[in-house]
Amino acid sequence: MSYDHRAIEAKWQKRWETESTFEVTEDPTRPKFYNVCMYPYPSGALHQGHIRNYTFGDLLTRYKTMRGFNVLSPMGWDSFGLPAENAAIESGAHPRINTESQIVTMTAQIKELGSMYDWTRELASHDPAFYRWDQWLFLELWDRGLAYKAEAPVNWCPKDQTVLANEQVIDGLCERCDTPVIRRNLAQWFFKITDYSDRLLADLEVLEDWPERVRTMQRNWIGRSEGAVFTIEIEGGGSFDVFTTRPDTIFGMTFCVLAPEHPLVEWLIAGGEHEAAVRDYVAASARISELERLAEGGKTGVFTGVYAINPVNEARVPIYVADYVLMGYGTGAIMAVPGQDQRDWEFARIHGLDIIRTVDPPEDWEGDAYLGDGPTINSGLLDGLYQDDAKRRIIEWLEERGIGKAEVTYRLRDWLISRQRYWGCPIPMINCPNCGLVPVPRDQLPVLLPEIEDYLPKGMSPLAADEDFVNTTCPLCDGPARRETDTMDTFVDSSWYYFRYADAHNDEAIFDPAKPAYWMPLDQYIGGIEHAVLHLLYARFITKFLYDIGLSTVEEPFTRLFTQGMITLGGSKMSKSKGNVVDPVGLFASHGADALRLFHLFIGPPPDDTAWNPNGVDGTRRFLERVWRTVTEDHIFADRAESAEDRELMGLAHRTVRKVTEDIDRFHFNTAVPALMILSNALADYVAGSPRKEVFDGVVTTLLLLLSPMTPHVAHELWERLGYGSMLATEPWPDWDESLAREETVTMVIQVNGKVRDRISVSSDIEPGEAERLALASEKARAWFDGGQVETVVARPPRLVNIVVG
RNA sequence: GCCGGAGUGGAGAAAUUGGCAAACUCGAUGGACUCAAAAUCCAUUGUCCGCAAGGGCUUGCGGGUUCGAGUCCCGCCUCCGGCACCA
Repeated sequence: MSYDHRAIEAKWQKRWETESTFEVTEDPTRPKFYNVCMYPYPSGALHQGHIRNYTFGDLLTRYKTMRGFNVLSPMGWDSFGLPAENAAIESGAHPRINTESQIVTMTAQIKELGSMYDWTRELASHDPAFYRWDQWLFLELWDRGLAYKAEAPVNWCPKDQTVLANEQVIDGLCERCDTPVIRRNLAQWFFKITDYSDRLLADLEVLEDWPERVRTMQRNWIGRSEGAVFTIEIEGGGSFDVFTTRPDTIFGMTFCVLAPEHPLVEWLIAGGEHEAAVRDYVAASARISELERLAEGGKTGVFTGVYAINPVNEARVPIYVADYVLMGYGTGAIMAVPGQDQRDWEFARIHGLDIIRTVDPPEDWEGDAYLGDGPTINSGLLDGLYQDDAKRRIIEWLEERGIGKAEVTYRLRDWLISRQRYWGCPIPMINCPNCGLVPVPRDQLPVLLPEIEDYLPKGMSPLAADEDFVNTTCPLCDGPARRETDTMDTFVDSSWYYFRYADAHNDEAIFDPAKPAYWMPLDQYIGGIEHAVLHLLYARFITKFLYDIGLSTVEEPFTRLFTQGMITLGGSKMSKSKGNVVDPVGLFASHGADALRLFHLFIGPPPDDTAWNPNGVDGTRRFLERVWRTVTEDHIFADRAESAEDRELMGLAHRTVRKVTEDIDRFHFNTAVPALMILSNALADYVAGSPRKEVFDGVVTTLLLLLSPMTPHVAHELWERLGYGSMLATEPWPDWDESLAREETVTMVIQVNGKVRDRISVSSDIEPGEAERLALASEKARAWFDGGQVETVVARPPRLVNIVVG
């Protein structure tokens, strides 16, 4: 091999570090560019996904720096969370010891990649200096009623004896042990993200530089539905509210359904003849998993023995309890309209209930419930109206009588942030037998996570067993009290860490608002698609909250989001369990960081999944070898006047600058790399002929400038060897000259009836008339239209002329 | 079921606006150099017919618009991802 990648990579990494090339401060005189790769969980080893992520991020950091931006690119660690605890349970080592040694290992690996960060801003979420401000943020939310504790049905794994986050439930099974998850009512902590539903939805429209599919996923997740709520009276007294998106079908209500967890159920059945049966059903539905519920197929449910009165026509309809109605959505109760709702139709069929159509289906309609539009029937005042008018009319009717009103409902639930786990940020609250829930005073933060011996999950937080931690005094009455023992979801940490980078060492405040006022919002955020909803939605929510309390000047944190594709091998995502992992660290040793980086840029479109090619890094290394040889070998330069060949190579260099610049700006790295290969190959051909020194020098400097964000070590080393004293990383990005980028001659295609029949070389500024004349004069083309009548000639100089023959 | 995204050589892919389909890289085959190998370099490499010159066909399938369609329109098929009893 012609260059020693180990030596030059170590040399330049050290230079960038000792010269603080990528350390920045606020500088109002320059345009800023805030560039963040999602901070990693410190698993202990970089995988190809990290490499891809940081290669893209570093490319932008270096490119934008050369473009004159004040670029902030920080790095940190998402170092709390279940994986650390699981690893600790397996290895016996304390999560903190494990985590911190893995941070050391991964930091070294990231530096080996040559990816440059402002390490002075490094943070780690398990550091008390960081999570102290998680606790502070929690208290800010508490003060405004946006953090609360409530009993709620949660995902419970009976084997692991712990609650699971939604994202830890895969197809109804626990992600760790594949046990079907059941729902249990437990007192849990929530952040009231639902107060922000409308803003989170509306502002998606502003995020034009986000991938459309992420915006769509968030839209679906928030799940806005327009409809109405109205009150239904119970025969014999009492009432309940229902939400519907189809108030126009109210005359078709033939029964009502309450969710099994609905608070009214107990009261309704008390002392009645169906009491035992309903109670059994409610108990059974709490016991079985979501998976079993759906697997049962038919819709189950029981009659309560009680009737409700349809407010529009006084019809007496039975009230059922059924688990196809969910307590967590709408009001937990529905009017059932089997004629226009397929789920209600199925339930009505199984339980022998009436079906009344209130929308006239088309004549050829053969299905069950008819969900489409049509004239309303069997509906008194609504008869003949189509859906939109009928909705409007009935909502007016309900409002006039004070029975109901138009209502918007969201699918989004409040964010459950408490975890019965050890390795997380303690929730800063105290339970006092006299005063109730009392926040820990801010001057007593942080509530430190104690170092304990036994952190195995037992159904309650391991912290609960630590008497020294639990027992405290009430800040209000000084009486004995007990601390909250739950810890926070790690998504709390990641919802604001990018603010902290702006003022990472502040121990007086979460941050000085003036600093993020300069840096925020992120100009670029790069990470995996798996965070499309959770992290990115929580971060948007917390940013809006910080805006509301005056700490943020922006309502949206991430101006431009990029989600990278996965690397696959053998048709599936690289993972240890599939045994198809290609360790990137080994490639640092064998091929070098530059060759690996270049391969990740080259392999395919950055947003798409792409297959790993075992020989691919050989290819990018070979390319760098050729560049190295072309630049470093001695050439015999000719002393002669400028020729067309010189102009052609210089023109190609200008076109390459244009192409690479445009491609980087639109994230098409996979097409920028071939442009550099073409330029480099042309340069190699050029020096094999009769090169002029000025042309060679000009093209080589252009090539190295363009390569420097992609393969920084090789580019810097060659730059230095050519005798340039400056630091390449801070050289200005090259410009191109449109007039020099023009090709002098181009190949013009001559078609006859759309088929290519000849190609001729013409001047690139050829006139349409001249192009047409040359085309008609072409011998080869003539052979195809001689004897026919030329109807039209379509001239698109200088690329193409199409002769249309009858 | 609903909502996204995608289907182009042996593989990864390219083709900013409708204008030479397959750039670039990998792999494969043949050759040069070498005692030999590695490395490097050169050539060929969508497919069919043909000795060749040359020609036909070709971007998942079927239609359409257009002088001209991988690209636009209509209908379908397949794959991937997300959501899924959300009233």
